[in-house]
Amino acid sequence: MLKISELSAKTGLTAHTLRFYEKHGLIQASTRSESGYRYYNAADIRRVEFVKTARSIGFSLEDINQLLSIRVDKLSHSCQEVTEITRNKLDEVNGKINELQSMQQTLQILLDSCCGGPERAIHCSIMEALDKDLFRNQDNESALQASGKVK
Amino acid sequence: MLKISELSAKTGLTAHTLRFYEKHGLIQASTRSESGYRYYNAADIRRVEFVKTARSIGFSLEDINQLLSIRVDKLSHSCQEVTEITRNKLDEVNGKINELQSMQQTLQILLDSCCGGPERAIHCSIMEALDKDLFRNQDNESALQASGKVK
DNA sequence: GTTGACCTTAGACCTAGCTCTAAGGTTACA
DNA sequence: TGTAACCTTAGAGCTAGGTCTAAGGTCAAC
Repeated sequence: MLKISELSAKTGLTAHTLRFYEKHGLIQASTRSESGYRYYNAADIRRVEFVKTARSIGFSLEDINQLLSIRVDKLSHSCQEVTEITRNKLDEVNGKINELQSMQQTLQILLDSCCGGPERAIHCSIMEALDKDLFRNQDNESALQASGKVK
Repeated sequence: MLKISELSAKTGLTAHTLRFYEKHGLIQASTRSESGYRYYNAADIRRVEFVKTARSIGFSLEDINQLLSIRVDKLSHSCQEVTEITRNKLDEVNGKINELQSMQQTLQILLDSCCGGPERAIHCSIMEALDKDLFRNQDNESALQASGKVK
């Protein structure tokens, strides 16, 4: 049985975070001392590790709550349910990647268009691009190319 | 000269957002009526459009504040400064993409490992993977492969 | 002159996931 | 017995970028 600081040392999660997870229904200390101290048994610890692992993969606390309710009663739940949570998360991640890759492309085009030197910014092509609102639609690349700023 | 609701209609930003940007020093209505109503002239509007464009690329409000201070006095600033802001943003975006791609890979491996069917989750390989803490290190793929759950 | 649409401000609220503080009780050790 | 290190709770604070509300003032049309 571990006290909260010991569990903290073992998992790398702070005591604050462990209490926070408890408040949100993710974990629990199955035993409390008379004075109210939390004591975590082996099963409690495994549950905390599960949460930590799921968190490190990127699952939200809400996702993890769902996964945990499957975990405690696997007979009543199917692989389908588990993969659905996982697929939703993957879709979300893919969506974010797409957004970021769009930003990435735009930023790269901007960088390629600018000399980046000590010249005064009076004709800086990045500033011009931002000013000319070349990004009104999704067709950033062709708009920038049309502006003659890309080699 | 546009009133705030007109500028809102023109830009697609809400009046709330325009006031919020003003509070954060990004924009301004250069004229106020006696009763305090904001009136935006052509230069004000261009500045708002600049902010909107930069925002749509993913620049933070703080980034935009820096870009704006260059914009109002281009003679005192260099292309180097502009590209530095842009490159920092690109680095940040690349970092996020890397993180997300790591999640993406892990999630994909999990999905590939599970039947995803109506079977009871009692031997669900996703649940097992989360329980076995196969993600302690960055070497997710080989750990999962070693677990025999990947074809 | 009254209605309704618009405008003003300060400030609260929202998300998500912590992170920290205050005020006080417990425990272990010297 | 003292003290330092631990523990408890409730609740505030943080980030970033809005989003909304309340309470009240203004304006144009009928």
